[in-house]
Amino acid sequence: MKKKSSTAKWSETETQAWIGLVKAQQHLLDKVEEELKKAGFPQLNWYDVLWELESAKDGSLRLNDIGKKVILDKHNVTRLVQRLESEGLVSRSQCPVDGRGIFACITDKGKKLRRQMWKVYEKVVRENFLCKYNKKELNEFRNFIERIQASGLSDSV
Amino acid sequence: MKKKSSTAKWSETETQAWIGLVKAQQHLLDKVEEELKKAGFPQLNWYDVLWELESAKDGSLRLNDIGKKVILDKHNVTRLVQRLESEGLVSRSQCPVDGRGIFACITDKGKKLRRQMWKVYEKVVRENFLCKYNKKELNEFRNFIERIQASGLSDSV
DNA sequence: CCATACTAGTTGCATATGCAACTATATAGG
DNA sequence: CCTATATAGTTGCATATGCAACTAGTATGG
Repeated sequence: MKKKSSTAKWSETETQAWIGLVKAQQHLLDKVEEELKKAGFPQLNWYDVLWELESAKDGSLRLNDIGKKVILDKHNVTRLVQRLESEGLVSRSQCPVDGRGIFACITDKGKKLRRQMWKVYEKVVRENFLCKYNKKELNEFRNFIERIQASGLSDSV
Repeated sequence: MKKKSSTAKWSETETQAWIGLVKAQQHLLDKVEEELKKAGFPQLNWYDVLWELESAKDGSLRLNDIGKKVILDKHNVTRLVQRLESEGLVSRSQCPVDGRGIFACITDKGKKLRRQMWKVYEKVVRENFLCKYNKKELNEFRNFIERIQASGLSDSV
């Protein structure tokens, strides 16, 4: 019955820091989505998967691992990869050592698309986020952020 | 044909600052969703709408304005508010001055639910985000963030 | 070697979302 | 006052997502 975890516990500053962070990022990502669509490209989560694949060894990952890197449940990974495959952006193959495992491997077409999408993505982030800060600040920023990740939160990355 | 907006343009620091920000927040929000579900509460976007309503004058907003505050297209606002209404969390009423307008007004039940959800929400954010920083840092952080909002991005807030 | 428990991935169903077409009101121009 | 155009909100349809049940392969323990 102690007055714990009640709304009053947070000062304005704290609350604002969090809400500001969420809103700012939502707006930014929203804008990225908008620009991608405008340019005729697919959604951000396609980009995320392609990016994870491209930066992985051999350009391939097991579906399960994709799900961990990107924030998606297995079900959605299965279907997202199906869609990517039907567009020729990735290819699927059995895992030789684990009969259950399926690898998704990014194709040249997939790499090309990712690169094109990145141009759009990068532009939005640069013009609305990066350009507001100098190197030193971005460094500080990154350090800030890393402290969050340092806790058990990032089971991946 | 100049080598502009190519991937190479960003240094590691810059890229990492952005990617870290996105991932950290995704993980955090994901965890909030998880905890809300575990506690038997509805999704975060219900919370967001309830929160906007409760902090608005008279606890009510026009659907259109909700859509601007929360990041949702009109279509979804209509239907989200319908769902909220069917749960008795908000009530709808015609706008007296604009025949097209519909107000959504948070009910006592809605306020109560929001408060309960906030406890869960707050806990996750406090334990995974706020507790990593001191007041001064949070202040800096907020200032950082505000620079993003300062640009045309926040048509609302 | 067989039974049990676990994990990877898939599929079906209910629900949520995005998009486009539609209704009704409001605003602007002749 | 009447037409043209824009805006608020709704609805229908296609698609995407979450959840639970299912299949197939793996690991453990007798």
